[in-house]
Amino acid sequence: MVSDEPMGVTGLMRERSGVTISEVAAAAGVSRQTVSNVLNAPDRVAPATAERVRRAIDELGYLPNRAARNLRERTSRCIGFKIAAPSGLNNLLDRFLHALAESAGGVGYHLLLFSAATADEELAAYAELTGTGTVDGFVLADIDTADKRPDWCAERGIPCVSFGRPADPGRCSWVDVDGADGLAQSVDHLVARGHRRIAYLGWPEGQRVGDERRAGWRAAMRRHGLATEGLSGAGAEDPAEIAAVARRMMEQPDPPTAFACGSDTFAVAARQAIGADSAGRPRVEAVGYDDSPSAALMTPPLSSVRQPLDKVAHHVVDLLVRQFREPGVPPEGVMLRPELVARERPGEDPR
Amino acid sequence: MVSDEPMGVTGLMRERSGVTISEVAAAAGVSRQTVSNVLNAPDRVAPATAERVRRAIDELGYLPNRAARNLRERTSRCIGFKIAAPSGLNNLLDRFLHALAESAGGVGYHLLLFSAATADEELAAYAELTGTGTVDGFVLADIDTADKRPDWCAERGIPCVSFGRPADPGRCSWVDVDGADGLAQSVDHLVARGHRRIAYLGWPEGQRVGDERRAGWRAAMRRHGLATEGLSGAGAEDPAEIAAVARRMMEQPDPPTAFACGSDTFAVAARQAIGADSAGRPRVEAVGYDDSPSAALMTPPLSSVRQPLDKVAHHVVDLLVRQFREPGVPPEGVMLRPELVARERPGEDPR
DNA sequence: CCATGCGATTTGATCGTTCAAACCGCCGTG
DNA sequence: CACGGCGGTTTGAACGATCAAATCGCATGG
Repeated sequence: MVSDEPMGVTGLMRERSGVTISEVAAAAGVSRQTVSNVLNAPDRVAPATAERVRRAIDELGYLPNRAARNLRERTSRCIGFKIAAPSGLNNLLDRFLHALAESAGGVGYHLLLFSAATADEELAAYAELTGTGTVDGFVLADIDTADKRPDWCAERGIPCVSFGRPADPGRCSWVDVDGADGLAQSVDHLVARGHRRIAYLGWPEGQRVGDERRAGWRAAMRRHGLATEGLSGAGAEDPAEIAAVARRMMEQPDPPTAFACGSDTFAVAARQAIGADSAGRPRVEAVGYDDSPSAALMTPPLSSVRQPLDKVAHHVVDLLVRQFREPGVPPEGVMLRPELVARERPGEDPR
Repeated sequence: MVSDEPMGVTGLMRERSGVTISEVAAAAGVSRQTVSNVLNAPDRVAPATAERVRRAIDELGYLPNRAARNLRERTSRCIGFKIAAPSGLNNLLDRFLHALAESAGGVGYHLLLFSAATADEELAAYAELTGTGTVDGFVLADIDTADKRPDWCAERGIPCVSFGRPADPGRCSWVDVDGADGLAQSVDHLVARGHRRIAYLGWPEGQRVGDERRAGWRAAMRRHGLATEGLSGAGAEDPAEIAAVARRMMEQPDPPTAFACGSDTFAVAARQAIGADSAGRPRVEAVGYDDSPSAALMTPPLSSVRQPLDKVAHHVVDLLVRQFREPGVPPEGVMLRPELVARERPGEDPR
């Protein structure tokens, strides 16, 4: 802030921060290629030379220029990810992004984030990012039944892996978390705590994710020899609706004593709709899904099914990198188990 | 040249997906440079020629190769961001990242995400990313008082903008949200609803963010001519502690009727600690901070101070790009106002 | 003794773009 | 008519790395 720059014609000075491979080579008294070999194919270089080169690299603080490498290798070492506008109670996106960045970094890749307002805009972005060589492939999230993206990528030979099964699991690699298993764990947990009348609360039928969780609940109930009639929540989109559904259920002759829910939002809504006894304890027990940060903070804390996002991310990156290495490998799918995080106090009475 | 071709295994076939500028030039019957000019300096090209070239570009689906451009221009058009492990109730990170990606995209940049386990590892990552030319600069978040990053970048001339004021605001550009203003709004809101005894609940003194919010509460109380003795919560780190603080306050002779809180987590904890009346309504009113997704879903919903993250992101990107364009511009700071999201039912009785 | 082979290193070409300078008509002016 | 100026366009040279092929030194074997 001392002086205003001379009005001379300095123009845009090119920053000369980068040390090039040739400078290292000169300093070590070898050729560019030898330096390159030290970094990329150490076995081709005599140990003594390699050591000398490494010293020069350290002294000069050489770091290979990414753009030059990318240009030559026709690769970007970047994975594209469209970040959606945040919605919902949970922080799955946070957790997933962090895990992805970590996994990607572990194998020498970075995550490139971009946004898109509409589905078409998103595809346009995919086209541009691959066309310009800005990314090598994509991670797809929030896959829904009629999602165009997996096919779109498959048709163009663009590497991609989706978190969540695509409509045609044979065309695009995917990693998913078994929602049926998650709800089975919820049911098992509630049964172990003495419940027999366990209802399911979730979205209306017709969407893969929700249907799977509902099916998981039903199968687990059957396995325990428990009845499900009148206990499969009609389905609702928002907390207000689900609250109404829960209240209606409680008016049955033999009402549920617990709710296995398709999401934390629903679990919270149900708890609040049914209310608490004089001691302030909820009149029904509920288990949520996705383990949102608020689940642990509630009173009493909410048990919830947690998705292993770090494992998901690991497999996603692995499957993607495999496609980078050998284009055209057949798609693969990986199904992972979620894990119930139980939060009830050990000796606490259910209900 | 008697080269016996290694028939058979071709090895890793380089994907020939990219159309080059020369191919476009050939198709349009001009030279490379003219095509380049059409894209980068249209005024240097005769209208008729430009049109012909544009047609060729469209027909061939030409997209300029990013690596080549980056190499030549010594730029990456990427902004680096270290994504931290998720923590806390709010989804600030989600919202911020989305806003950042959107703002960056608007000016031709992308967001490059990476992770780092420790502070040192983070600096090492910064060094590598700039040294290799992978990013042009950084956005810093979660700035704390003793943060080394702003100075570290400043010393090396690495462009960066921090969300949150750095220790020395003269060395590094920043964008921040006025927490004092936020708490003043909380107080104003509670006063308008009839409260006089309004307490502050927040972190222990000594951290900039928390101190600022506390100061904002105190100033606003004074402005309204209200007493603050015994109402400045001792400070706590977690919900359990804050609950204890809140309960102790309620045992005073003239207890608070409302809490202006430094975070949603504290507001929720305070509400629960104090409990509800027979109708299920909280005995005290509380206003939170950061407008976490769960705030709207609670019963009754929680009013909360919301940070204008889209504006923050916009300014962050703007300040950063300005540094890219002319290196060495003096640091600038931008302070933004948050906005209280009031959620009480209009005619509802306070307390 | 020369051909052969092999490990270690160097040289030349290339990736696709942009910058800087040269080039080429063409017009107006002295 | 020569010359300078000026849009419009082309040519040559980077940018910094890697790949492929050539080269060099040296040991080995017929």
